[in-house]
Amino acid sequence: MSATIRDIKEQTGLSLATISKYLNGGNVLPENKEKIEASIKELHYEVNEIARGLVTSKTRTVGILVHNVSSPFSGQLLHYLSEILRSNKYGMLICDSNNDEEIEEQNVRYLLSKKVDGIIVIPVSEKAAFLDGAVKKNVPVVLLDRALADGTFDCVKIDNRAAVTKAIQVLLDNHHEKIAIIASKREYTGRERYAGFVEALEKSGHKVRKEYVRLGIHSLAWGYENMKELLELKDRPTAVFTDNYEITLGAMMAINESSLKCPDDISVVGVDDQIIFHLINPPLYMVEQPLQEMSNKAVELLLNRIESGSLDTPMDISLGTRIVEGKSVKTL
Amino acid sequence: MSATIRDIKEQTGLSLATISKYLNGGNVLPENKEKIEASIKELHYEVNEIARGLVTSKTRTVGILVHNVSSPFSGQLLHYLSEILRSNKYGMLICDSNNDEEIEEQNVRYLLSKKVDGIIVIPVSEKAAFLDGAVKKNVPVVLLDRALADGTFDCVKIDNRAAVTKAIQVLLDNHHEKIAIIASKREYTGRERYAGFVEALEKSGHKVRKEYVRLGIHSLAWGYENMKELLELKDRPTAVFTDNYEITLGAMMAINESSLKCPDDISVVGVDDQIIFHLINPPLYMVEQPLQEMSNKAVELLLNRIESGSLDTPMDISLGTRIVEGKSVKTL
DNA sequence: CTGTTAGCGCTTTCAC
DNA sequence: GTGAAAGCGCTAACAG
Repeated sequence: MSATIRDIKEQTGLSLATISKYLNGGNVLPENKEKIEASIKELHYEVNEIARGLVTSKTRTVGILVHNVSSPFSGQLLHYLSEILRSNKYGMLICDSNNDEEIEEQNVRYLLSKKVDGIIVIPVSEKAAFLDGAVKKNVPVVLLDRALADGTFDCVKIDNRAAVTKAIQVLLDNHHEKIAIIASKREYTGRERYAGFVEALEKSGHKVRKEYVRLGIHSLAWGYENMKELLELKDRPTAVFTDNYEITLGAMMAINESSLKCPDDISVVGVDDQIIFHLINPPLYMVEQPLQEMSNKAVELLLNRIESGSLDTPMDISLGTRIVEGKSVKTL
Repeated sequence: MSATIRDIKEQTGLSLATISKYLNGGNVLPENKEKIEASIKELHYEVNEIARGLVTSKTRTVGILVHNVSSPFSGQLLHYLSEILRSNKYGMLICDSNNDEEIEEQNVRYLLSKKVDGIIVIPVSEKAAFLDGAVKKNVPVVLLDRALADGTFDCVKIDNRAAVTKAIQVLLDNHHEKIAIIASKREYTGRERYAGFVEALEKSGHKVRKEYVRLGIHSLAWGYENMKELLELKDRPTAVFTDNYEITLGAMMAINESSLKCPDDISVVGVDDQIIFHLINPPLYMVEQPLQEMSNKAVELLLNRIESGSLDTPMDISLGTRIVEGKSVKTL
């Protein structure tokens, strides 16, 4: 079994309190410090964080709830989150909600039973109800990427409307008028981006054509099927805005399988830049999200609440985006 | 604060032992059962897993150590691992080693201090030294995807040599003789796949040409640069085998940027199938790894050791692969 | 089946 | 600066 603080007590003859104090960075006589250090080395002692957690009711562990760990979007966020948390000496307990609201709710309960100090969540549910337990237990929550319809939590996301506006502007600048959208109607980002789409078009005096609007879910299949249908329309759009990574991927598959070419026959611009979109032919115009900044900000907000117990009004932070040029837009 | 078992004791008048017994699935009088359940509901009681962990020295948490969370390969494994662990009522504490051996070693210490019941690791290091702590503390370890040079642990991976043989066979069947390889020389999989490459060529009476062998690291950049160089060779290979996802991606970028075409000028076949490779033009011939099976098997082995305390000789399991057809190989 | 009791390994008063 | 003692919330004997 592992050595405990008691074994060190035996070896050094010091009291538990002194050793504990040393372990927590308190002042101890240099002489004792040496004794303790020697003993720790000899016994390969390592603090039992479980025991510590029980008494301090702090676990230095943050729960991360993602809609789906295998999406590249969350993979990258997780990577940055891990980095910044680690540098703050926090670990992360990750739960994959698998895009399922029930699992998400279970996961929250699980995290709470594990006494995480706080939770960062890319939510699946649109309502805050699944977080009730956390609220009740005063476990701070930060929403990432997506806001909720109700509830008051810190939230870090991008300015989705502005992001879409940028994308649409590229199309408008290239004289496109017949612009379609393939997006999700379920997630916050999907809805917000659709709203931005409508806004951008209407502000510039264009109208949104019903047959060009394809709102469904964030999936490859949805992107694929709807691009396919759009391409078969008698009055085909000249450009398509795709709302996220999976949809864009599916949409490009559909184009590649058809006899049409991008950008000659159809232009494409989307949100969620990934290296892959510069590999495919043509490289895509995409709006890039500042994933690292988002992660850093989310952790900053969370640790602020955890460590200073801040009860300030939640912050809603919308970060800017930038557009990455590609060759997927034709000038008409 | 959260309700404790003691609050339930007050409300129900029962003893701690009875309540604890109920919580752990023991038999209690129906009458008492009802009382407890009512009380739990009323108080929103939830077991404090930290306290439970302290006494049982089981946390029902598995540590997952990945070389890099943001790679699609680990993202998918994580997804499957999460699923199967959840169904066994285990959670996962994930650490991203960021391809850094030092971080990896720190991570092991961290996981041990969190008293995880076991560890599943896609190792960065090639030697087992970083796992010494786990061995000493009898925390079971299962290696995933990559074996180590020393140490004895359960290990779940694919039959890398067979996988490469399949890939090379496709090339040979199509009469390729000038076959290059871009791979990693660091990771186990890289080395093993290179060995498979040599074996496959030599067995079929071909020789391995030095200038066609590009061993470096598993990165997009390595794939990109080396494909570029291969394409510029006076005596260009007719086909290239790429060892994993990132390298394949980089290699395809290089081809796309060049004036050459795949498969007309250069054929490509690799390992690590991802949906993306069917999107690009041409769709790629790739060897697919059974990620879900790998995950299930790894968890099965780990839980077996955790729950039955098995000390059997470690198993080394190599799963089979299958090749997914594409259009990236030209018949000469 | 139920209750009493003694810890799990640590931190934290509070004297000294 | 150090030590003795209490206790975090729970489980696990052991009696009854």
